[in-house]
Amino acid sequence: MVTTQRNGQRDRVPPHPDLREIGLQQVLEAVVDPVRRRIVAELDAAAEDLACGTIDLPVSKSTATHHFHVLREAGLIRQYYRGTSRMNALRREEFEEAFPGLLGALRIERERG
Amino acid sequence: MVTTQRNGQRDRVPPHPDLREIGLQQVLEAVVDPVRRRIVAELDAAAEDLACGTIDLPVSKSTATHHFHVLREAGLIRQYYRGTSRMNALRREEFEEAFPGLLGALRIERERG
DNA sequence: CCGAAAGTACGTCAGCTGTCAAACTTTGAT
DNA sequence: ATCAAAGTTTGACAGCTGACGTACTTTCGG
Repeated sequence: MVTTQRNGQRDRVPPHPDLREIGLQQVLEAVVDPVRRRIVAELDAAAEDLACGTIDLPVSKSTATHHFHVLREAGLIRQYYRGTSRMNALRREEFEEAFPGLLGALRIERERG
Repeated sequence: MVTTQRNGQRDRVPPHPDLREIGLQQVLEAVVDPVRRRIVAELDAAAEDLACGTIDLPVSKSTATHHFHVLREAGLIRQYYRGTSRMNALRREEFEEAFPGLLGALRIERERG
C-alpha cells in the first residue's frame, strides 16, 4: 500500500493535488464544462462514492475518463480503485475551505431543473 | 430620449437580458475568462461605475469590447453611454439573487493576490 | 487460464473563441 | 467645421479542447 486509504480497498492511487496549489482559473475551467458539472452534481447528491460507470454521461468512455481527470487535477474529486472500478468522491470540505461558496453556487442548477 | 435612464445622461442603451433567462452555463462561460473576471473584480471593487477605458486590460480595444459584450449578455454588467464613454456597472443585487454566492466565490481572487 | 468488465492512454480532428488590425461611428472640444 | 477620443464592427486567424475510436491494462469470475 502507499497512502492513507479509509477502508481496506485498492491502491493505484492517482496523484491528487493540494487544494492550496490550485487557482480559481483552473477550477472554473473545470466546472465550465456541463458534463463535468453533471459529474460534480451527481457526486454531490450521492450518499456514497460513485464508480465512473454509475454516472451516466452523454459521452464515450474515453471522453468520460478525460473529464474525471480534469476534475481530479482541479481538486474537485478524489479517486481510488476498487476492483476494476474507479471510485469517485467529491472533496467537499477541503474544496469548500479553499473556494468558499463555489460548490454552493453550482448547486443552483439542481435546485431549478 | 428613449428609455428610463437615471441621471440626465445619454441613450444608446444596449439590450440587457433578464437575469431569469440566463443559465449557469452562460455565466460560467463568461467568468471563466481571466480578462473578464478582472473586469468584474474592478467593477466590484469600484465605488462608482467605470468607463471601459478606465479599466486597463492586457488586450486591444476591440478585444475589450468583445469581453464587455460577453459580460453584458451574461447579465453580469449594465452598460450605458455618457458622452463618448461607455459606462459599466456590476449588476450586484440582481445577479446575487439569481446566482447566490457566485460573485462572492469570485472575490477570493482579490483576497489572495 | 480465459474472457468479460472497467477504465486508461494515445492520436486525430473539428469547432469554438480569444486575439488583433483596420475601418467606421458618435460625441465633445476647439 | 474639424479633430481627437472612445468604442464598435467586421473579418481573419491561431490555439485550445472536447469528442471519438482503437489499442492497451488491470481485475474479477468461471
